[in-house]
Amino acid sequence: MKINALDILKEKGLSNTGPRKRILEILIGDQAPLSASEVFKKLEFEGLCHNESTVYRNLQKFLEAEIIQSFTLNDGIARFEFKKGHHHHIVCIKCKKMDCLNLCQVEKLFDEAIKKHGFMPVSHHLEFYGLCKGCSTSPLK
Amino acid sequence: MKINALDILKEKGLSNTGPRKRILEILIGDQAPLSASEVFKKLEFEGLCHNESTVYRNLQKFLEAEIIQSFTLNDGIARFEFKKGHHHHIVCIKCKKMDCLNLCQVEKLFDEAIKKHGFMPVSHHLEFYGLCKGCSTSPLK
DNA sequence: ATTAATTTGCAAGAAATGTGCAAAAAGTTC
DNA sequence: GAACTTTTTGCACATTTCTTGCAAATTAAT
Repeated sequence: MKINALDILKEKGLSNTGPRKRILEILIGDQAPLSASEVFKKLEFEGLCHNESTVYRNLQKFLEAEIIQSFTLNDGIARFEFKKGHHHHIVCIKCKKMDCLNLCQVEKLFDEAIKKHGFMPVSHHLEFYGLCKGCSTSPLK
Repeated sequence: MKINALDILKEKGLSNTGPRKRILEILIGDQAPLSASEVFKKLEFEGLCHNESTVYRNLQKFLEAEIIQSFTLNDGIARFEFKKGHHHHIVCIKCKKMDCLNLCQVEKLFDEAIKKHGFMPVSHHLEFYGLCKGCSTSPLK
């Protein structure tokens, strides 16, 4: 059962427009989270969208519909990704590529410490910054 | 041995100016990380600084000198804090207050998974979002 | 096919952050 | 400590990311 953008739009009561459908397809298809401007560049290249605000507005809609999720990296730029199970990211500080880590025991690990603060966790957010295989083995600085 | 802003500036070869010294004192004194604009408001109130760019420039200098560290929350705004030992943060999604968690076994936890990706971790970054004691027990929505 | 609701494109507006430049302050030298 | 050099501040303005108002275009509903 492949994930289908049109089905999701219908299910969430969102109308099917060229830009909107393609934005969702891109997020469904991409393994790594994308920034709004990365999404826009793809659409623009395909001649499907002429405006960044269309992308921002659709990403906002998708967030509200809980189809996608977003988070902000330390560069201050938000990244968006299709909502898969809970996971974290590894970010290459050299080539900037991101990948997903599909496991998490973080909350469990910090449970006691958090309780000590009287804090009730709702969500959490973890990224690793470092070097990917390609970058760490590359002979070039 | 109390931490002294002047000593740190001298040690790092940074000249001692009114705004600079006070920015560092504020970061040394504050338990929670602050945004540039929060730092600026304090300085402005004290009549010690008339300009946000002075704050940004000093924070940048402190980062380069590795006196402080910064990270960006999911609101897209960078936070700055005096460099203490490695730790993580809990952020109240209601009152926005932050606190520190002074322990971390995260890298160890993900070690295998990271190795599987051929990824060499350099740093990582974790925040918990949720409700602080005050906010979770408050009867008011 | 016509009408009603939504979305797009464009322009303009925020907010956080960065920069060029002259005036002011700090550090240095004698 | 006066004169000189270097650095920093203040100000204005630039940049980037993201948001919003509004008319024209597109989609959905009848």
